[in-house]
Amino acid sequence: MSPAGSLATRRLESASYSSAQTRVLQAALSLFAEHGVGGTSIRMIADAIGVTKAAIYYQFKTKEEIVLAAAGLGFAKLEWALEAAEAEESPSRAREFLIRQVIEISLEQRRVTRALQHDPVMLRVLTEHEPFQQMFQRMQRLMVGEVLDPKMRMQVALLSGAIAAGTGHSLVADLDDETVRSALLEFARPILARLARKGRQ
Amino acid sequence: MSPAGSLATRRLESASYSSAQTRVLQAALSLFAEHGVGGTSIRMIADAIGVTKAAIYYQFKTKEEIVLAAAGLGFAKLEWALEAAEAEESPSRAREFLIRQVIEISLEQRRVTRALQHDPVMLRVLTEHEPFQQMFQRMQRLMVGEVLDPKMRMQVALLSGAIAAGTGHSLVADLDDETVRSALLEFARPILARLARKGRQ
DNA sequence: GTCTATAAATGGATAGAC
DNA sequence: GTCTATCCATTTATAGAC
Repeated sequence: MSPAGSLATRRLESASYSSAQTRVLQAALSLFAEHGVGGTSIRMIADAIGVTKAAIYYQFKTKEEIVLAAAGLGFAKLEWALEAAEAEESPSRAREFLIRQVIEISLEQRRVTRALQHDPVMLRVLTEHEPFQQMFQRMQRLMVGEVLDPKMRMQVALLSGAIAAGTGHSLVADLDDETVRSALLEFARPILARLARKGRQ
Repeated sequence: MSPAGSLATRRLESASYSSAQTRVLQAALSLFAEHGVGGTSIRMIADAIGVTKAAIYYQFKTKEEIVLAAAGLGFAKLEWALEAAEAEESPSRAREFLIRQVIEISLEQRRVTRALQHDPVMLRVLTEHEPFQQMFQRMQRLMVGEVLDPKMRMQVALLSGAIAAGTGHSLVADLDDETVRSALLEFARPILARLARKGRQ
């Protein structure tokens, strides 16, 4: 039986792949980062790892499944960080932990993060797939909670954009991780403090 | 003679298009924003304005030319703002003017800006085409000048990302322009001040 | 300026041999 | 698990009629 059958129902966090599948996903992530999801064909993935299209279709039933699984690989650490954050005792500590982890993960996979975050095809696939939607909602709830204050939401959006730009912008591509990390943490601190004050009201 | 012939040599700032060409570009920009450049075909553009593919090819020789011209439309205001900023008397005033204009332009075309900024195909085309490269270099020179201080470049990168997120993030999609504008200006102020201090050293 | 028709290439996807 | 061969839809792009 083909291994492709069981993929659709797997939970995001419990996904595990054979070495052949992992090779496909690694190549896919790299090509997605360079050409975008729409600009990457099965043929390109196959060529990158030295097999034929049919060999790819043995591992994954459709291209959409590859996109989904590649996103899962990219977001796996993020989900782990989210769960660890939710286990923290206070909302304030949870937010700080999550932000620190997001910065670390963004630094680890600068190139890939950038591609996954903004690609239109990737965004469409993510919004259509529940596990990802639930993850984003959990992150959002953890960060802004029930605080609907527009200014607070704006601050969190700015923080999110700053992390993406700080790790991905060409202007700072040559900076070492430590410089980027400390600048981002410094940037995040007052926003986290403001969120904490809001929460106590 | 086909109007497509003269397009390749046009300068970014002097580009002017017939009404038929403008219809194509407006439709293209909208579709690029929704499906990405790679996910938008000539056929989709043709359908959107109610003509056939061949009619599109009469206006533009290749798809790349459409991408390039659409980017030119999207960045035309930005280039105007850059030139006006360069005409300011002091670097400090120039930076402030440019940032204000960038915020206004991003607010005006929230959807389009987001697509043009992050699409991998668009990025590749932009980096391969000199006029755009020159524009980005001029913007960069105006913002960070010869200040190679990593921390300053980092601040400018954060500012750039924050503007993109502040106008495009789904978390703040419902906020009115004035709320977004004031939050972004407030965010930009200390960074501009720091750049001004650096410049005087 | 816009159409039909079509060429040539490439895309996703499947069947069946090994 | 991987291959060849193939199908069918869609793509970019061109030729030529109206």
